[in-house]
Amino acid sequence: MTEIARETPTAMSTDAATEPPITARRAQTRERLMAAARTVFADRGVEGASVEEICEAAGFSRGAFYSNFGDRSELVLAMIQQSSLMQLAAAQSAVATMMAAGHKDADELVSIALYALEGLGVTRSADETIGDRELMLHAARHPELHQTYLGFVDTCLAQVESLIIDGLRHAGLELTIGVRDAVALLAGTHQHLQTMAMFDSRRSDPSLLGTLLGTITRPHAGSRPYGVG
Amino acid sequence: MTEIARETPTAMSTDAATEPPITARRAQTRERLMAAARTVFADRGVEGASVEEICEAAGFSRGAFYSNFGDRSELVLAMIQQSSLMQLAAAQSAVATMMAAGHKDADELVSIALYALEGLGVTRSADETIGDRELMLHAARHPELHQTYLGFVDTCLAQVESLIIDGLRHAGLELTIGVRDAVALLAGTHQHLQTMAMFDSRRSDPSLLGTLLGTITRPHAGSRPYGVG
DNA sequence: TGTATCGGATACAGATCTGTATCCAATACT
DNA sequence: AGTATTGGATACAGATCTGTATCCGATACA
Repeated sequence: MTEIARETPTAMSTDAATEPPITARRAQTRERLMAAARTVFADRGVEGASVEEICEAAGFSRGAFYSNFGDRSELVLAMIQQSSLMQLAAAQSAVATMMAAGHKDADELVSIALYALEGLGVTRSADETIGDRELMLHAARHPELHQTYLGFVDTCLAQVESLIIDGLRHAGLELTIGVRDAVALLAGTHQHLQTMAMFDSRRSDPSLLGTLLGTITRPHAGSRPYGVG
Repeated sequence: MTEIARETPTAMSTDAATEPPITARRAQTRERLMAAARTVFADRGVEGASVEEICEAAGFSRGAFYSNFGDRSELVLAMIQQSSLMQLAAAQSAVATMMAAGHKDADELVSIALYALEGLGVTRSADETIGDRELMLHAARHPELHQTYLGFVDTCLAQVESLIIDGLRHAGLELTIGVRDAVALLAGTHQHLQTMAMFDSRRSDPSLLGTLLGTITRPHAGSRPYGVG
């Protein structure tokens, strides 16, 4: 009796579901679910958030969720991959803007660094920072996600690196340490600032990035430093 | 029928349970439960770990758990408070050892910094780091824990600060930036190194701390630097 | 305009999980 | 030795949560 109904609807989609045809509407639903998940994860933690909560926040039913993602871990994976693309795009547009404007002084350098660092799992508001870190920690707990997450990190670090190089040249400065080390120090410093900000925004002073940049740079020999060249 | 049994056992303990008398045995049980929780949290996340799992890992039943903690959040609170004490003790003993041995060169400085930084939610193995960060993030998600966690952080930062001050004097060096900034940079750098280590230990090079120290210190004017004074 | 397909909603079964209410054994006190 | 008390184990009821199987409305194609 029940077998009669099992004719085509799911059977067909199962055939195609190996590589689901993501139409525009489907993509939009996925988008909304992922956006809602970020919020809910920040509130409840990745493992503490129920699929129900995520769907409710997105204005969908669980049916919609399971029609778009196999399970929670598939959602998380998609979110990490999405992060990589999003942050990359954000960083690139930020650079483009700053480069085009031809900023050159130290304060702008800090801004550049800040923009560049946005991608490193540490972003704007405290809630977003928490959400990002939930994702990071979830990835850390699951070895199968290590490579994917490192790919994301590398994307961001490379972005920071090229930003620093270009930014310093524009500012007429050069590094006194290796660029890789510089990137790591900037990333760590930003991470620490964001950590503090999660608990008390007043305890996070971005000028620390300026202090750091001051200690690891010097006027570029022969180029056009502030008033020397 | 069932009411007959409800005579005294819990009734008495309820009276006293307002301020439970923590005997030695009780303390040991709490200890084991907290230790087990650290492991389980690292695996499953604070919200993802069931009380059952924690108890099983500790070799107890859920009855033992609820006899010692009101609920999961009470356990987490106790763990954070415990962290503060543990890390403080660890750092102090580390300092005592190093100071007593009279270490003075740059490499030892790095070691000092490392020891001092152990407390900042970023510790030895990758699993412990993950567990510590789970705790941190849980605290970040719960405003009622913010002050408690900041107390822990301040304890650690103050510890690092005095270690740095003493360590540098012993090494005949002085800071080129404020000590608070120096502490923040060291903390952030360590945090970044531990982040990398969570995903791939080969990508975490502690010598970065030495590089950082090198850029923010110089031989102490007039004191006894390496070969100058 | 009619039909096929797709996207999301609903219903349901099984599996956990939490917190409480009892219960029993070992320790401590006398 | 005998009793009081404490610490931990067991049993249970209610509440979720997950994943699947089915169903329905809307869009697209003809």
